[in-house]
Amino acid sequence: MKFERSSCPITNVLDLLGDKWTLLVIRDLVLGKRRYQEFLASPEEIASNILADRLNKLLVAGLISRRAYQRNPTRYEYLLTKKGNGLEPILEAIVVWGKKQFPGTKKFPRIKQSPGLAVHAGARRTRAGNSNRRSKA
Amino acid sequence: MKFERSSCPITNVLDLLGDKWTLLVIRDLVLGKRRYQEFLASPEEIASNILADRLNKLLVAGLISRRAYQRNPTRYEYLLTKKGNGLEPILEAIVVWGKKQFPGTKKFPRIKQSPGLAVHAGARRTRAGNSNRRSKA
DNA sequence: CACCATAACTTGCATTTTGCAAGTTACTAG
DNA sequence: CTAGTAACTTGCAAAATGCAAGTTATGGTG
Repeated sequence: MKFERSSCPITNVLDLLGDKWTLLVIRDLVLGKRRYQEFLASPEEIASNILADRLNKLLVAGLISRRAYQRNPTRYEYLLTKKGNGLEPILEAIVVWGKKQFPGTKKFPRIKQSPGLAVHAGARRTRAGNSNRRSKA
Repeated sequence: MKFERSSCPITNVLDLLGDKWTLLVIRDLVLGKRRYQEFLASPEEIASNILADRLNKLLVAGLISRRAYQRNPTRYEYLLTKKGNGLEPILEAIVVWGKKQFPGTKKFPRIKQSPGLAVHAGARRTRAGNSNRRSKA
């Protein structure tokens, strides 16, 4: 067994999740988000290159899986694997401590699957007029 | 309530602990380490400037406290506050998941308080011959 | 058919954070 | 007077992050 920094389980978990973004992506997945734009839409405003990087690392680590939900062009959505789902107790412990230490914070609600995200039916697009580009409002 | 990134408790915890080192310092404290050199001696080999930075941030956040254990020159040791101790369930959850995902890792044992670390008695110094400087063994 | 919009990324820097090695301070022991 | 020790600090290089914009491959609208 060769480990990056030490044989401490905490250390090895930190080598995987020890930054300001990875666990937020996991949180979003637990909440029911699946798609790139949904992750980008979270209030913390992750940069798209960071998101791509983290999704990749999580894929490689086997915490999430990817599947095409559409062909031409192929579009992917992401789901937690069983392994990734095992992180929930950690998130729960963080929420418990976090809510106590940061009064006013509140666990985010699970996502209501939006009509546009139908899993099998033909997704009808609304002719919404807002651009891809984020405004620093 | 104004939060740095969002009102999510997880996000705010990550703003405090979301890096590769802070939780390791907490781990060391939970294990019974108190002094600068003890933290430096951990197998992950934290750099001394990073350690100083993290101890400061944890002090400011109220997760640890500092007290002089010697005068002339004044030397400090660090202890978890009640608030900091509340992190144990998070560490525990991480250890549980980590041990499962990284076979071969093992929770580190609590430190046996070394004779040189007497809390009240006059600490006698052994004339040890090893330098401060770390060798890349 | 010519545009515009959308989704999932990628690319090119600028800024920030880490990491490494060495230096500083203030003593005590010999 | 010299060496050693503990707790930091400093200077600079390297890596990670953040921002804005670009790319690819469609489908819808007029």
